[in-house]
Amino acid sequence: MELREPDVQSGRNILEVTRTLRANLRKSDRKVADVLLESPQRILNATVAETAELADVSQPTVIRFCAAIGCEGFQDLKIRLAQSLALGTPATHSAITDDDTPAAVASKIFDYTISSLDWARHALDMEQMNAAVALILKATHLEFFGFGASAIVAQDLQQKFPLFGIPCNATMDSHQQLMAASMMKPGSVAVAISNTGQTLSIVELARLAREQGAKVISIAGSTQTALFDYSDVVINVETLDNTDIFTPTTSRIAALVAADILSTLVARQLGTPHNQRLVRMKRYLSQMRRNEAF
Amino acid sequence: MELREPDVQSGRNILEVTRTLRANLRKSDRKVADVLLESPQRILNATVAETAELADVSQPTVIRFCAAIGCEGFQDLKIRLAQSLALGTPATHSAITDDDTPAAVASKIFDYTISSLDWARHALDMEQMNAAVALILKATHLEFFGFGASAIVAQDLQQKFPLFGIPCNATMDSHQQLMAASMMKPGSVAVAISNTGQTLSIVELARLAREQGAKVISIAGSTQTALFDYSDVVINVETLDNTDIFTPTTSRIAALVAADILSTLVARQLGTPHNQRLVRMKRYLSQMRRNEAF
DNA sequence: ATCAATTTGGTAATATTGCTACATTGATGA
DNA sequence: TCATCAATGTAGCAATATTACCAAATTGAT
Repeated sequence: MELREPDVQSGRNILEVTRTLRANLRKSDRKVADVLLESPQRILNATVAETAELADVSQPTVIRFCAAIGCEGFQDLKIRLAQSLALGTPATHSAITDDDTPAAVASKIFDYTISSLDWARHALDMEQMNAAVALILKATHLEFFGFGASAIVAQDLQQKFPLFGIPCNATMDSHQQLMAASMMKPGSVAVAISNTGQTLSIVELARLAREQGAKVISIAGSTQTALFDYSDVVINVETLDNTDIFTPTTSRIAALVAADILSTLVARQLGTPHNQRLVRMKRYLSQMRRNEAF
Repeated sequence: MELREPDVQSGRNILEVTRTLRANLRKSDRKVADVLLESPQRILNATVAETAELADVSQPTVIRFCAAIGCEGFQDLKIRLAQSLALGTPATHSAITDDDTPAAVASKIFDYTISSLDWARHALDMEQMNAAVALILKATHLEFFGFGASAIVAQDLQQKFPLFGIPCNATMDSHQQLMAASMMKPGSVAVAISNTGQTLSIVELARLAREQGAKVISIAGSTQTALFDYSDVVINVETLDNTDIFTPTTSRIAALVAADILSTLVARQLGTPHNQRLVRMKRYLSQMRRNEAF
């Protein structure tokens, strides 16, 4: 699968790797590791000599450290470090503290969201995604289920899929959801969204839909969930979870991206005539935006 | 403002910068630029000599090229390039084509979303954000307005702010919105969300809210919008816009991140007692998830 | 406790790489 | 057509990274 190139996957995030290996490093190498973890940005603009001085070790030690954490040399380290930093300081480093300035908080939230998306990208299983597209293309009607943050994702999907001419629906009222699920039939497809995959009502809706002969696609944060048993396809949207109170809910954002991918793939399969309709629809919507009053 | 360090702001995304400047470059420099744009990954692992050979120019030309696009030297170029590549191939390079595999489509959508968030991060004006926090802290009641994709952002905010004990509301029905806006009064704060900032109904709601003496915070994709005239604070959530039909709507995702930042900053200001309540609330919600049936 | 054996870390030499000064060529305009 | 200036290459230099080698420290077995 193209998304899982070894070079991207293996040597991911020097800072994480360093943190992991730190304990088994030589004493002097550890000094270098500490400087790296402490002020990566500084190393990025430093030479071997400067780094050696910062860590209070000799220059060759710095080189040996590079080898120890699996880099080709100092240059290679810098390049990998640059890439790691671009994705934002990894989540473990970016806990929001009380004395962060508002700008720092903003920066950390962006970092966290971006790393989280990067994580989700690598965890995404394209086979399941393709299977979901296939199911949707054959569907006579779609139903989106989600609570809380996942309700937002359901609503987002509900805004997209009518554009493809596929009849669909998303209700937030749990009684109406229950009715909708029990009225499903072979040919219908239910999309159940739940980050935990444990939300009882959602599992119940999936079970019900399936009992009626409908297919179930679930979008969840893990494949090992209660929802799994009642799903034909599971789109896995893994995110970095963090128990910190201040941590934003990145799962909904990753799920929205998954929704983008799903809808884009469906749109492509529907081919050109449909896409032209889509263009017209987009144009119409933007006109409406300008003219519409009450 | 920490988020706008010149070195980060100015030389962002080498590939984009190179593409923009390409036309005004010296002939030989352009050769280097073309190699860079063509196979950036290759340059990343190359020396000056190798790059010179690839571009069929002399080594000093490569160095001069670095200076021409605003880099300190070749090393600096490589580091910036590494960062640019880590954020995914920039949007302009990642137009989704008909013969992309599904995996490639997924990859491009992730890339596009991540670059877009990175863009939004640098465009975010923290002074306005802080002003918004100040307004919200003094508010007696909040009202969130948004249509279409922005309705999702409104709903997201509506899920968060009650946790802070601030009475708030978000309706999607335009008549109820109209009523809500006209019932606002001094002390109320309206949050108007619109990517274009031109959506007539939203502008109208903002005007109305303000007429009643309420403060208006707008979340928009640009500061130069019709909404601006009726806003006390404008949170600018710029995204890379792209007219391609397949392009996902990243504006809503960026707006959600802005919402995360806003709510986190408010939570911090409210201080510890409130945060404890927040923890209790989170715990309660996750319990409900497990036990809740119909 | 003592002596190999092995690991670790520093010094100094070397190779590589990036950069600058200067010369040459090509282009532009009076 | 010549003078002037910009553009590009050649050659040498400076910096930077890397390797070879040796000394010190650590470990383990007798």
